[in-house]
Amino acid sequence: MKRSVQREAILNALRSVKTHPTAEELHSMLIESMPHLSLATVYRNLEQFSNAGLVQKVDCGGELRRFDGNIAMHPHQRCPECGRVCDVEDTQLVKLQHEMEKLLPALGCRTLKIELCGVCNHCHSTETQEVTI
Amino acid sequence: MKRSVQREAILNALRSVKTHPTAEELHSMLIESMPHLSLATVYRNLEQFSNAGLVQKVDCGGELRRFDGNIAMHPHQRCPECGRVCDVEDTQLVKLQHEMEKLLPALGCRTLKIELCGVCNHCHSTETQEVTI
DNA sequence: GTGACTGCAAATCATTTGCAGTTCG
DNA sequence: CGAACTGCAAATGATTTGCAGTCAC
Repeated sequence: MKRSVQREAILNALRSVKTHPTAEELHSMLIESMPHLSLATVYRNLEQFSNAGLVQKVDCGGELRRFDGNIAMHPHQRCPECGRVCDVEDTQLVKLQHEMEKLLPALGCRTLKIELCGVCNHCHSTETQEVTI
Repeated sequence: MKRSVQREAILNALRSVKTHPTAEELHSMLIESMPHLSLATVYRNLEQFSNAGLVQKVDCGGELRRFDGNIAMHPHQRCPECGRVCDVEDTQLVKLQHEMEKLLPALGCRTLKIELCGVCNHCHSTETQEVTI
C-alpha cells in the first residue's frame, strides 16, 4: 500500500474521532482541508484499510455502513432514533464478551460482533424536543 | 394488516426454512407457485412483518439484508466465504447471551445482536474445491 | 518507468416508491 | 364503499467502477 496525502488524512481522521463515521461523514470532515477529495477515494481507502485490518467495518443495522478506527473487538450500541453507533464500556458486558471470545476457536469462528440497540445519551437528553439530526 | 395470498405465502415460506433468506431468495422460492409475485411485494411485506415483530431483520454484515422467521434473540454465524447466515446452537454461547440480556435494561437497551464470523459447514465440506455459490 | 493512486462522471444494484387496478372487510 | 394490497415500471441512493491523468517508489 503506497502512501498518499488522501490516504493518510482519511486514516487519521477516522482514528481521531471516537464516533463511528460513515464514508460520507469522513468526506465532509476532510473536504474543508482537501476541497478536491473525492468520495470515491474515501470509499476505496476505507475498503482497503478494512481488508488490511487497519479499521473495522461496523455494518450491523442495515443503515449506512460505518467505520471504526479501533480494531479491538468491543460491543457497540446503535441508537434507533438517530442511527449513531457508540461504544459500550460496561464492565460486566465486556467481561461476558471476553468469555464469548474464548468459545470462538471451538466453534471455528474468528470474530464476534455484539450490538445493543437502545436510545443513545444524545437522544435521551433531547427526548422532549423534536429532534432531527 | 389485511390478509392476502401473497402475504401468507411469504410468511410461510420464511417460517418454513431454517436458513435466513434475502428478499430475492424468498422471491425465487415463491415465483414458481406464484409467477406474478413481484419482488416489491416481497420487500413491502418483509418490512411490515418486521415492524409488526413477526420476523427479524438480520442485517449484520453489509451484504444483502436477510430475514429470520424466528424472532427469539439468538446468535448468528455469518460465513465469510458464501455469505450464508446460520444459527449457532452452542449451549455455552447461548448461556452467555442470556447473561448479557440481563444487562440490557440497566444499559437502557432493548435488544442484542450477536454475530460470529466463521466458515460454515457447507463451505468447510467443499473447502478443497473451487466454490462459487 | 511502472504500478498504485486520485478525481470525476457514469454505472451498478439492492431497495423503495408512484400509480392504476384489485381485493379484503 | 374505502382502505389496504398488488404488479409493474421508474426512482432512489449508497457504493463501485472506468478512465485518463498524477504520484510514489
